[in-house]
Amino acid sequence: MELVGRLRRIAHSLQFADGLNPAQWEALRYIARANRNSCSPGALAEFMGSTRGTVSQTLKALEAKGLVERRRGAEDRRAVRLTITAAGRAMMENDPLVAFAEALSACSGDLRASLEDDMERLVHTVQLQQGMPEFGACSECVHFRPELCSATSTVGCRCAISGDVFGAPELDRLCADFARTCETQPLQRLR
Amino acid sequence: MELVGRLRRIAHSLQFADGLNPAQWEALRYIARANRNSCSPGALAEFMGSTRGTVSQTLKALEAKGLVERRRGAEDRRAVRLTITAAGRAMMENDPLVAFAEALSACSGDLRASLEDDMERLVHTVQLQQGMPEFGACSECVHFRPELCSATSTVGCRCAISGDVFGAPELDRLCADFARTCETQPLQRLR
DNA sequence: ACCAAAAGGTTTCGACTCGAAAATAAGATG
DNA sequence: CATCTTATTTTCGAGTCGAAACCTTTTGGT
Repeated sequence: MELVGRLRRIAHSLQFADGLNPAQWEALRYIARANRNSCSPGALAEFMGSTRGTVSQTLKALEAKGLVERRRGAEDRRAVRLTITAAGRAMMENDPLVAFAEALSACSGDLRASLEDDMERLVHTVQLQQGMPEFGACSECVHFRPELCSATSTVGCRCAISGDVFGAPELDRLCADFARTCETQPLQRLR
Repeated sequence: MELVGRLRRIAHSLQFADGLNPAQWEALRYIARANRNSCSPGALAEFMGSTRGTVSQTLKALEAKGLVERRRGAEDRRAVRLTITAAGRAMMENDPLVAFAEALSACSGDLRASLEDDMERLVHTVQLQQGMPEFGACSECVHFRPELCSATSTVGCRCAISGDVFGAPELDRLCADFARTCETQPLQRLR
């Protein structure tokens, strides 16, 4: 499947846009998509299959450009909480990988409908096979316990691992504690 | 489509196997798949979206490992002809990207059948949109002129650009002069 | 023939990236 | 309080890549 190599290189070269590099674009995307428990340098390093040291430099660059903020955690002062700034969201408007989304939208309707799901399944299979972490959202997570929510609360649901309650906007975000329902789950919290 | 970024990074990290790097794996794959007119550093640079200088270093590394050979062309002594060695072919037996092929074969039959074609179409669309060269094989190439072959020859067919006759084993190989039938074709030979 | 320009490759150099290891700092444990 | 673990950053060195300069061969004009 040399096609994957080709796709990789195209995506790589596309991501040298607007003064950012591929690692910075990916970090920016992650920070925009992760829930509040997963917006940390450590989680990002795991997501990117990199090291904390490397990620630290990526974040330093993004912070210098004013695209993300690093704030020390209030409860645990070792932790760093990452947030994307308004400028960062503006930058994501011209994410160079939308070229792929546009190419996809130019395809026929049924292709567009299936290709994304199929590719996602493929990537997941490889990730599992390689022992990589998954990073999904609550709805498919084994730790997600809607029954632990108070019936009166219409907007929040509890995560069995972190104990946190996620509001509606965060239920769709990526979580570092994610474990797919039918898969082997990590022995303990990662973060 | 952050999925593409994810796929890119996985493919990237997988390709640090057996002492090679991603560029070296990709070059090796190309040299194994290109026809004799396209086995040159310049064509490889174009294929990889890189520069001749960078490719030269990649080739130096591959040659030092004994995986490819560089020979000066007999007719045009500026040219360099690249060939993969037996050791190179052996190395390709454990191409790290077969992880994707294996993941694909684990999928359901109809998915397996369609996904590869769909992805290929997606990549082609992006390549066109970005003005990247295509690199296909004779069967879909506008320069391919089976009618120019002598009727008695059962194995060779002529290319209208290079004037060369490709035998059966080379008809399926990648060509730097490729132009898809219905697309804008390059104004002149590239190589 | 001759000179200039172009084409194919290689080398050099500098910027940048990334990972390993050490350093810092804050919780957790006992 | 001593120690261990966790979270992050810094430092350092290896390696990659692109731009520019360079070499050689071919082509083209006169």
